[in-house]
Amino acid sequence: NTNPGSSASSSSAAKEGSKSGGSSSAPRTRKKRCPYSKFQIRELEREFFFNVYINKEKRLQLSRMLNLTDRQVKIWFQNRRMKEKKLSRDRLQYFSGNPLL
Amino acid sequence: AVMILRSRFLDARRKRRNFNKQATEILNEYFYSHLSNPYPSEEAKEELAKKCGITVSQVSNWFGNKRIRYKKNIGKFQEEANIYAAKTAVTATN
DNA sequence: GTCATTTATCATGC
DNA sequence: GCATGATAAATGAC
Repeated sequence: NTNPGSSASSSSAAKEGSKSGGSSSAPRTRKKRCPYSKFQIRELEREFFFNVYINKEKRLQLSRMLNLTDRQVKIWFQNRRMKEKKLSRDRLQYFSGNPLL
Repeated sequence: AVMILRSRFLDARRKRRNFNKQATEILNEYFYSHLSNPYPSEEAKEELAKKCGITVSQVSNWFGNKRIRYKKNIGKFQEEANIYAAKTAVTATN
């Protein structure tokens, strides 16, 4: 992997969009999935513990600290909420039909 | 006791176990008979899950993996595709 | 915002 | 050693 988080100066990836010049119809390559580091996950989880929904202010702060874009942080929280919901469903199904409890 | 069960559940989450042959048969049969649009509806997923003895999430995982791995290397699945194509053809004649 | 999905990665089975 | 199921980033429909 090699972290996205190491060098701060790095030309952080993509400002995706903007195809200024009309011409080339490059479908805009999908950003390659890059797993986040342990440190990044810890900080994201820490904030998620306090607020399942993050506000714009903390989002910008967190994105700077972790060298992620605010879009990445926003999407991480979205995915994390979906994960939490799935965990709840699985737990319910797992413990239902269990003589214990 | 609750904690033990909880931790065991969390740990077992990613412990992979292959599906039995019959379940794989059912899933493949659906996949290759809907090859032009291999996206089962929520109701179809529930029915497949019941018939296979797995969860709806597992059905979704299976189709997600199957779609991309099929697309990524159609040649590798050609033989398998022919098998299930013949199978569905037989059932159609009955 | 949710949510199904695509894609790559992870972890295990064999 | 890959096949296979589950999970983690990233996209898009709505």
